[in-house]
Amino acid sequence: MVRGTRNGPYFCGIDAAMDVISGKWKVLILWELHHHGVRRFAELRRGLPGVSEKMLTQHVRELEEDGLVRREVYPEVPPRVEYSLTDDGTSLNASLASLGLWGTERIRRTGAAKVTP
Amino acid sequence: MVRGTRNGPYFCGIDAAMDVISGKWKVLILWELHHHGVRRFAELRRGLPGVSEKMLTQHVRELEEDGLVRREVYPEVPPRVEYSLTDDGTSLNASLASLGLWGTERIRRTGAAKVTP
DNA sequence: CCTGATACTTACCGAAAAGTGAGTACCCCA
DNA sequence: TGGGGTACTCACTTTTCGGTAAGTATCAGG
Repeated sequence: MVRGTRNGPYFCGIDAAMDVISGKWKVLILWELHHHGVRRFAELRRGLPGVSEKMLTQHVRELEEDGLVRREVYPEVPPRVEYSLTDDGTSLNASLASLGLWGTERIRRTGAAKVTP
Repeated sequence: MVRGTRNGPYFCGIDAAMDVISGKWKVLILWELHHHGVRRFAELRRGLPGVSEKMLTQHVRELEEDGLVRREVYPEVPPRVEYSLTDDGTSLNASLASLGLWGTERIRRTGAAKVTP
């Protein structure tokens, strides 16, 4: 059985939410946009140490397809593209907040290290 | 760069939480245990249509390693193994609740189908 | 006595996800 | 005139994930 499920069918709400945020960098992209409001491609890249350009474009495009991220292209030279959260993205992020708190607590308890920026 | 990160380093709390729940069936296992309290291996299996025995053991063991699931083996024949949530698992599940609501709302909005049980 | 249930393990395979490195077209600054 | 920044795409390789099928030991029921 294959359920490489972008857009259902789902077992439940969590399943659907996980579908949309699964990808190594997606929640981090959401987080970054939440904290900065608007970010350009290269800013996002610098904010996520280790991400490749390929993965960043790919993930950001999927988030756009899923209606969580807004992508605005300015026809300038050199090119300028700005990313920000849509209302859906914002509410997703809010729903991720408690998960974030749980994770922070866990890092504290287990003494796991943080990535050095 | 490789960050196939089970147990850090993490960028932030969400990163840490995602680490622990990434795996095709993990949140579903948590969900199932949350709703039934205690489940045996075969019950869990029947509750997750499509999961293979291999993946179920693997995921359940990782959840145990991560301290989210309790595994009790009764030295009987035929074997009996009971799974339940630990306190950590319970609080994780609580933190997943708002994400679940968001997902349910999304299913409603997008008209995505549910898996037929 | 054969089947099915119990809870797994092991080996193998294909698919999907992620990483690498190059190329693109134009501009600004030294 | 050469280097760096802008936002990518494309081809290719590697790594990881998940699925399939078989095997294991024991017992209960028909």
